Amino acid sequence: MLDHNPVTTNSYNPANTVQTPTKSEGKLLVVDDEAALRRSLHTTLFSMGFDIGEASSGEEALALCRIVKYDAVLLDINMPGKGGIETCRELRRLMPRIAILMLSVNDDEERKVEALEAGADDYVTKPFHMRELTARIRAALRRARAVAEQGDDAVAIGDIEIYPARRLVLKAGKPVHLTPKEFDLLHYLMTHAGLPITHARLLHVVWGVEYANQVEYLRTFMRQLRKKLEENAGSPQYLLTESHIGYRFVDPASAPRPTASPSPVPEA
Amino acid sequence: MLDHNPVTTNSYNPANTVQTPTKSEGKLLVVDDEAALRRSLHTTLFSMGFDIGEASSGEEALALCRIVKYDAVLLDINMPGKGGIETCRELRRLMPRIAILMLSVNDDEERKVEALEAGADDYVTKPFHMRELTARIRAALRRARAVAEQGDDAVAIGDIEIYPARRLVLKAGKPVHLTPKEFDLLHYLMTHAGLPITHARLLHVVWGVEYANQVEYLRTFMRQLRKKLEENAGSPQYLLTESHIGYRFVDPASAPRPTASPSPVPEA
DNA sequence: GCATGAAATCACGATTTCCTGATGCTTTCC
DNA sequence: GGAAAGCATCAGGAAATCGTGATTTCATGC
Repeated sequence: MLDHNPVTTNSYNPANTVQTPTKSEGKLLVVDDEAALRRSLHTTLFSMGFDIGEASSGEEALALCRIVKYDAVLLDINMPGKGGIETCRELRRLMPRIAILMLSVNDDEERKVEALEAGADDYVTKPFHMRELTARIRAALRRARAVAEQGDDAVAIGDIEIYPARRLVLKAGKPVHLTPKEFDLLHYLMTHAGLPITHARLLHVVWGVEYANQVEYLRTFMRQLRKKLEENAGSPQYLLTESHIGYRFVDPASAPRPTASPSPVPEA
Repeated sequence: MLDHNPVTTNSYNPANTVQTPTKSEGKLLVVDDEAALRRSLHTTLFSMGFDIGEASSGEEALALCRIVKYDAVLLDINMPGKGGIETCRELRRLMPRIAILMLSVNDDEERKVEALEAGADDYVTKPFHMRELTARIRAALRRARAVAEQGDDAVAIGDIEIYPARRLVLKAGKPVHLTPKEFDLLHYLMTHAGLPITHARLLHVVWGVEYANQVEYLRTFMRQLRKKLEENAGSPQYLLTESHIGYRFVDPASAPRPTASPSPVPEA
């Protein structure tokens, strides 16, 4: 967004702001004893497409995290009661995968290290710019997801499921046999669903650096994948080609079809 | 606590031009050999919430900039001694991040290009409207900050959104298909919204250095972009052409069309 | 050696993207 | 008023990329 306002209690330029489309960017829990700051972060981050929860203390945060599955936690480092560091430590033990970002005032270098040791993923110094914060949040979420992928988490998009650990792929619930290269290709595309992946990158990932311009391999293998996974290989729903760029795996449900999706609208 | 920020991008306040001086919009240096114009700019911009410094020559400006950390410099292009262009060049070398706006008289088309190539972010033609000037200043400041925070993130202006990572562009919420060159062109223009970009720069960025004078490519592609993104390609709202210079992507909400605007100002 | 499945090639028509050149409008300058 | 320069518009063709089907190479286990 073009809006670089620092966090303030007021919101930002309405004219320039467009609500991120339908799907949430992720579930965030804002933990701070100061209600004003919580509120402010809440509205701003919400308007940027995150789902937001609030907690006013470490204890409350931990309790909430046992119930709701958050993707990331913004944790004030300096709170009465169970402090940020200790909360962070316990949270990390509780939820090994969650992204934790600590918030603190500027001149507190030592606790920064402490926080990171306690399992925080990143550290943001107040005062901060909204843009920086969201960038950090996104980066942390991305990393968390990358970890999840690298582990062998299953991904399911539309009626296609992939189970990396077992090298298993299901289409409409029924297993589909894929050769190793086919599998790697699909896996990479699905774990980066929605993003266009360049030819070079796919070749690099699946075949190795030295194959970076064997685009014809991709053609052959994409064709195979489409035959095996698409209803109609001629007009693919999942495995789209990005002309002159590469390929992209999309979720036909969330993909912006030309027709309409609920509410991508500027907010007031 | 959240508001130690040196500068705030102004929140949305179209009508209200006067602001309480508590929080500065940014520190500006006005450089012109004409004292009357300096004075006039000083009072007007100050009343709009900017902190103002003055210099009467290029040499003085450079000296001042070594001491005070300005956010932007308004630089008269035509000054005795070290001229505006040369001052701009040195200033840019000295302070790579600062926003530089050149002031020039109308009939000096060539030097505008020269100025932009020398590192200016924008130029304003005397006599100018105050509203236009502040809009330009804000655009340049916004852009400078965006660079500082180095976001490769989504940008939304008016009802056009661009998501670089996904190579996705939405117009009024609906996806628009762009070819690679079209996309790159739009992306550069939008990430420099409000600022004029020279033909040479656009060609350089999208096609490569060796294409720096194929202005006709730009015509073709700007046309395509307008067809795809403007309500009425004949009288574009976003993708404006800067005759003799290049193109500029503007936010129709924040940039009044040149046609009519209130408050004419100093100097004739 | 042979059958098998995977991977790598090749060729060609179809499609998409990109470039080119012609034409006419507008502004500017003589 | 007329020439010149800059720009928008349009159509069409060159060039790059894609999908497709068929073929060849390679490794493996029988």
